[in-house]
Amino acid sequence: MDEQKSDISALPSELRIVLGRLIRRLREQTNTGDLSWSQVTVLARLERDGPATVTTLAKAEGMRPQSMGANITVLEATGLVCGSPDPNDGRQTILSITPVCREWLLASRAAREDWLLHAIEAKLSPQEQKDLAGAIPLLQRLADS
Amino acid sequence: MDEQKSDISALPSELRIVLGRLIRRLREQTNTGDLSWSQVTVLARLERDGPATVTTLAKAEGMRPQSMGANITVLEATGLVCGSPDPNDGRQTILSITPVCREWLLASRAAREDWLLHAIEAKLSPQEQKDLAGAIPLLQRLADS
DNA sequence: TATTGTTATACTCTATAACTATA
DNA sequence: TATAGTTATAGAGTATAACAATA
Repeated sequence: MDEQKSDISALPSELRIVLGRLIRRLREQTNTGDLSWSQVTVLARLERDGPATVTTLAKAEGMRPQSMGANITVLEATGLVCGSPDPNDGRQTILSITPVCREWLLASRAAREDWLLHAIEAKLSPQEQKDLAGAIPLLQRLADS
Repeated sequence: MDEQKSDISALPSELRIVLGRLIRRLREQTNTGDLSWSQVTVLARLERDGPATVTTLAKAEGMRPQSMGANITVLEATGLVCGSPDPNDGRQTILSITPVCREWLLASRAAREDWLLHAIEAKLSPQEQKDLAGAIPLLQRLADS
């Protein structure tokens, strides 16, 4: 087996199709709360990588600073993110997640409220979970290219 | 190595982040033409699975028939998709890609105009391409759950 | 002058609801 | 009555452009 040398021509189509489905599914599932999928993603990044500015976040997510700014505004209004001025550069605002947010993230994970986490556990074997984790860097490289 | 038993808690965040980036990248790259990403995806599916109705396509993509209908309208106007009435059921319209479209798909692939195809070839080793292909069914199962 | 961030506006994609036509 | 498809409207997400404040 494994004699297929390059189905590569089919790969983009398959990937596009499954990404589309997955995206709609994620949007559908995340929107039940008061936060959008993008906003949840920003929180995850802030938790993982620590405080950052709007521009830095926008670059990291591959979107325009204005778009990121809109998301941040919502998160600040909800009290999940707070910004403090950079003492060295008055133009910049350092954004970080609030203790309330950190607590909320932990609690919702413990309660298995995260649809995606739940799906990964329920539908994928431990080995498949590992395979999926291994594919993430590949997707990252595609997104960066 | 491989002693990590369950980074699963980090997996959803990582996946969300990379999907977000990849989606924006894809949208950015596909929009240069006259077709949107969703529309390209529908063409790929019609090419792969053959003719289908709006409702079938909508279910397959995980979106509402109305949303799919809007996409189909554009594709019909562009002459890439044509619909013929089902002889057995006058309510249904069987959609299929036109010869022009099939030619166009082949030509653009031959010309390596597909950004995603190009990225996969340029940024991933043959083994990594295989790994990515192996991860697609896993993503499909997540999207279906 | 260059950069951070904001505001205003428009476009794309999808969803909900109401309607027509066929089974 | 149920199903296939259309039309109209609304909402979320992001992009572009123009602006204010700071470096």
